Amino acid sequence: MARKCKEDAEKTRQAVLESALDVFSEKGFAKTTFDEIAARAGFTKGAVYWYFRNKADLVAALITEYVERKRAELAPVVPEGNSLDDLLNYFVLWAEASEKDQRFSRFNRFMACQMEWSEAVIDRVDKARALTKNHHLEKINAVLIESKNKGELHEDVNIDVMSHVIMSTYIGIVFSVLSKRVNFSMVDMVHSGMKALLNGIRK
Amino acid sequence: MARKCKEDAEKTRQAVLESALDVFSEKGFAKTTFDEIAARAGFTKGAVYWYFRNKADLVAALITEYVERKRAELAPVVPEGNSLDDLLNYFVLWAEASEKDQRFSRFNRFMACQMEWSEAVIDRVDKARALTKNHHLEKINAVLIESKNKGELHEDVNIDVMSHVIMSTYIGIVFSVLSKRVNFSMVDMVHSGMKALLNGIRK
DNA sequence: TATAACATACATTTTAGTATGTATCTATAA
DNA sequence: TTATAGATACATACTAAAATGTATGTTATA
Repeated sequence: MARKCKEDAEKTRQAVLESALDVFSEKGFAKTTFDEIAARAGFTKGAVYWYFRNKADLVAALITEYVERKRAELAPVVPEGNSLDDLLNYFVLWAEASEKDQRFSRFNRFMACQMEWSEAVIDRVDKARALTKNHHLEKINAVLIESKNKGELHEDVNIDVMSHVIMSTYIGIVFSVLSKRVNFSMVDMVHSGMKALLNGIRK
Repeated sequence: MARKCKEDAEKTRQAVLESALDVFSEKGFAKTTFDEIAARAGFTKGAVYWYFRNKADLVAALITEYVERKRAELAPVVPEGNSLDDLLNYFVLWAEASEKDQRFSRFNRFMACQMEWSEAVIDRVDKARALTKNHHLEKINAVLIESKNKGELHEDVNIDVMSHVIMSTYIGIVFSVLSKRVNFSMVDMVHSGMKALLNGIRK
């Protein structure tokens, strides 16, 4: 209706984003409509379109905000070292975050199994998404390189392949747990899986 | 237009299924329409509705046909034993199948990242999907139990958790490769990943 | 006074689903 | 053996809902 001061406007944007995540995680990307996002936040479609061009834009914003926020939150706790044990702790921390923070868990579930990665969406979303993915991958890479230099790894381990294998294992576990194919906790799964995987490449 | 003999009718059904997989894997589940599936197969929407009630029904049929066909195809080659090495070979075989058979690869890609697992879809699809998933899981379980009995496993390995971890690793690798987040071959990834994982739980 | 921050109304497209039409096959009976 | 009735395997036409995007209206703020 009327114009608000900048603080209130930012509140509106945040309310829309929260509402968007709720609807996305309940109905999936395709069946989510601007009308419902707006209604749940207490606005109309006009408000959503004022901030976001389309659904892909909303997803990109969600990724940026939620991942960045969580990264900032975890920054003081994340191990700085690059040993194999540090990597184990690193992923356990992210898994714990997903268990403690319901909103972050919803976000992960939506990303993992309630979204179609059509090319149109990928185009818009890829840059935002690269934030997380590359951050995890870079951590893995740093750890593997340091471990290799210290002579801790089996000689036949290809670092590039193994980096993606580790990343894939994490993605697969997140997917399995959040899609409710598995009843064990994410922390248990990540801890057991990563421990076994890292032991397997250790000398 | 007119009625065909039963053989031709079955050909129509197969043509519709193939066409459906093509459109699904190109456009994703949500953006696929009955009109386009029909048109690509050389029919009209009426033909598709004659065989399938809705899109979820089509997906269920795709799962049943494609997975069963591939299982039958692989049956003579799959290792019958239940050692850890047999399990490695088992998954490498399935990965090879995905590399060799483009249609099966499309099917996997569609399942992994071009579909939203909304509850409506899950309801219809779950029984069909259970075929694959449980088959892999049962194989894993059998192997882990036998290995444990032979005393080959670390004592702190929880068999149930580890079964799902192994399954998740496979799912994650398939997802990563088919969504083109990774450039390495699926066989390389599966081989390296499974080898490391299994070595990690070995005594 | 201009514009930011929305609400409202509308136009357009799209698609699922259904209802009906129709030609050919198959079964059955004379 | 043939005629015919019914069912099958689709095509065509239509309805009805839904959702995207836009255009325009409104009000308080800077």
